[in-house]
Amino acid sequence: MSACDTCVVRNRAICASLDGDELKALNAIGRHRTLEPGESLMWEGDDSVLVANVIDGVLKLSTGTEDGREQIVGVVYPSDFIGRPFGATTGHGVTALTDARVCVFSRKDFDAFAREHPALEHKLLQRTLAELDRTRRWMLLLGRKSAGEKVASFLLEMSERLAPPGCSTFSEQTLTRFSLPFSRQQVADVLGLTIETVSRQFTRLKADGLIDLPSRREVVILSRDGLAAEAG
Amino acid sequence: MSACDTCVVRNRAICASLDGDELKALNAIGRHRTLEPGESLMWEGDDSVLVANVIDGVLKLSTGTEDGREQIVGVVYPSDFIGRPFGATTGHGVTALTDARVCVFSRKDFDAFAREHPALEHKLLQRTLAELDRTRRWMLLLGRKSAGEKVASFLLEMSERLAPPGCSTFSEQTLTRFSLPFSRQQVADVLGLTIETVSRQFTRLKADGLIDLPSRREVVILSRDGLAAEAG
DNA sequence: CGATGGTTTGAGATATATCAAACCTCGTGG
DNA sequence: CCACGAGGTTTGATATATCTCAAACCATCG
Repeated sequence: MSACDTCVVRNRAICASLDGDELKALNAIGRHRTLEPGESLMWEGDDSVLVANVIDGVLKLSTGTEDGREQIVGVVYPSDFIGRPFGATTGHGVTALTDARVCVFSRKDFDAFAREHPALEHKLLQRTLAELDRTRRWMLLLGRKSAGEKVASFLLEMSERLAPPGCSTFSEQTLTRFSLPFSRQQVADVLGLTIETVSRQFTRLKADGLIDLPSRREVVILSRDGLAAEAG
Repeated sequence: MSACDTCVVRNRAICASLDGDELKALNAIGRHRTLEPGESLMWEGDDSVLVANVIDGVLKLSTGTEDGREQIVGVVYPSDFIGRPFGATTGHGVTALTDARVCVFSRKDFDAFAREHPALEHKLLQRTLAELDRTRRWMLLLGRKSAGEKVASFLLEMSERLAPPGCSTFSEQTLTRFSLPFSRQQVADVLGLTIETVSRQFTRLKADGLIDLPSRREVVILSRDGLAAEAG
């Protein structure tokens, strides 16, 4: 019995496109790895040697400038795919925000396997297209939204993305209370702001009664409509 | 003889993955369309009914907020792919910046065709992955760079992307003189700035001797190194 | 308890936006 | 041919959102 049989993301990750034998073959070229918060799986500019599936935890994808400015360009959750198949280098670092478990493959092995399994490539294509859509929507936020709009948008997105995988395909799950996997600085790096500006917006939204902040990482959404209005 | 046989982007677009018969089949479900500057092929939020290949010209992909702020989230050139296959809606509008020719397919027809031709899907996957990389790099610019850095980065990118397709696979072609397919307002919409700020940065770069501006749309790069330094 | 790292709050500086006017360029029609 | 108008662009003066620098604050952990 292969490790995949007990995998919790088995039916949501790109592996869902494979049957029993194929899964066994994929399992043979992959291995598990755990990461602690702050630990990196790859760095910006690295040769693309690894790809992976997220089993559990939240990881950030980030790039930076020479002089140390950082921008988080993506956030991945369980069942998401990591890394750059069919490419020479990695455009961004990948770092765990929480304790995380991933299923790692040599990029070359994965490439070869994928080329022989069109259904897998199709799943990967779907995922990549969806990620591109999401990324482009984020560009509107980065380029054109005010600090207040950015933070409100961010909290709404979090309440959706952190929701446990919906049983129903339709009803979009959203959370009213959740624990941020980001420090204030990391929120700033997602939104293209400074930590101070993020902090001020949090306290303003709290003062306005739209959210509550029981602890540093905890967020309670008191008025989803109000937040949506702030999100622009 | 199908129209594809004489297509100038035949060997660079995703069609390059197809043999003669396949190409004929694809040709049967596609049709040509020309667009004038400012004309749109699809709008943000539309049902995803079309996909297309760019044959000639430059088009922008853009989203906006309720209150009219706009962000250009991508720019496509000859041989690039347009639209959202395998998805219900279009996340952004597509509008011609120059006179343009595109090869249009019904999304459903294309989806069906693609699913039967893994090599085509593979090409599409490669393209989508590359576009995602590029988009993420742009996020660093939007979130963390100053106006001066943004404009310098933009001009360097233009000098690469507007270069005619390199004969050699290696030597990265770049142009020293080119004509921008963007108005000042559109440059602002790419960079997340106002038109006035863009204009001021152009004149500053000119005053600093890094570029020359023979006419409104024309740009000459006098010091690529200097620009690269400004780009951060 | 006191040290430490992250967070909040405050006061001031500054890059960019905003508002407004002048300036080109180019096509049109008198 | 020139005057005119219209769009786009540049330049100027001012406002303001966000950044920067600095201090106070607060949980957590030894």
